[in-house]
Amino acid sequence: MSRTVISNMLRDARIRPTPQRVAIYRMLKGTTSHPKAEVIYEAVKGDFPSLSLNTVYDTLQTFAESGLIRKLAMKENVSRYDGNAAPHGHFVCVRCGRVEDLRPSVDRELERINLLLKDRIDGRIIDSDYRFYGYCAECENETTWSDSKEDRRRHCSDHLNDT
Amino acid sequence: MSRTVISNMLRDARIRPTPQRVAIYRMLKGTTSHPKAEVIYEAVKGDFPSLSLNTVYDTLQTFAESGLIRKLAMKENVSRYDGNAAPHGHFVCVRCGRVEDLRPSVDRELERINLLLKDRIDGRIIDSDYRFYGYCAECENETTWSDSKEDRRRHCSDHLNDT
DNA sequence: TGTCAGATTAGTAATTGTTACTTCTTAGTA
DNA sequence: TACTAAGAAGTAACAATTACTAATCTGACA
Repeated sequence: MSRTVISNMLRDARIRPTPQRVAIYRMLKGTTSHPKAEVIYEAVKGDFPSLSLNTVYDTLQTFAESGLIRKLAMKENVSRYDGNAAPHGHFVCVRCGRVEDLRPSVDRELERINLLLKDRIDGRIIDSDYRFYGYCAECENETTWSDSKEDRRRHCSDHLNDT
Repeated sequence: MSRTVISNMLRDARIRPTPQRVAIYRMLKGTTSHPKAEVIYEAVKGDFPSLSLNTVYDTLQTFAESGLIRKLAMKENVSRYDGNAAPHGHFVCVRCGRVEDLRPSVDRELERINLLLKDRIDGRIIDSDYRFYGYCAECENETTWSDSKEDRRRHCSDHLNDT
């Protein structure tokens, strides 16, 4: 996604497209790994050495409030962020912590259900989050499981090097 | 739920039923407000002055790992706990923060969907969480909205005095 | 019953993600 | 070019949670 396109998107959302903001948005749009703030910070810092973690938090909150991105609540109490703002479900591996998107067909199914259930729930719904927890294919196939948290993370590092 | 029944449940789960643990479990079973650790601590402390917040955290983790209770990830990065361990959906008010259970009929619907989708998701699923965000009936009806976080909390205090 | 080993608790301190505040910089406008 | 306000960076504060340690309790067994 080009910087000019992003700039215009931000402007449309009445957010001033500063270089930092564009870079952060671009990074999020370019990954499906649902990174946390720290990871976004490290990634963007590469092109942008003066960046402050503070600015990352601020920017993410601004984006999330405008509905440009999605903030994901995790059980470890560390927020992760999703450049895909459309409501969609997630699979969370309880072993290595990776967060995966579901297949589009499943998302469509969930969206359909969402519409059906909407008026059977008290209160006005503005968003939803379908979450599945379990063991990802890789962790499931692993025969020798270590107890160490570090090892678990390393194990899925190919896909998770930015969590 | 009586203390002896709880003791037996804990024993079944191979958790030693200490007075603290029984009290914490009992408190959680007796509310539908999905309290956070601090609130559980304050509540149980009444009957149990020597209780440490530490013990509450430890106990909650033990329970959650055994599947006796459910830990709910919240966007504010403060965990809340649910004495109802069966998979079920939640409605979260984005204004006052209250967490409500859905109607049983909706839960049954979600459970049905869960079964249908299970083999269309990569990885072995062991749990799920359906979450709806929006404005609860009370917040929706409120005509004069304050910007203060404190006021928002006060507003729903009848139902939320333990969050 | 007394003793011992291991689990559990409470207290203190440390950690860590996140937010608050303050100052400096930048961009847009008159 | 000067003015004004938004945004960024740096430092410090905060709050939920965890780690560590010493004291206490429990249950098994001699």
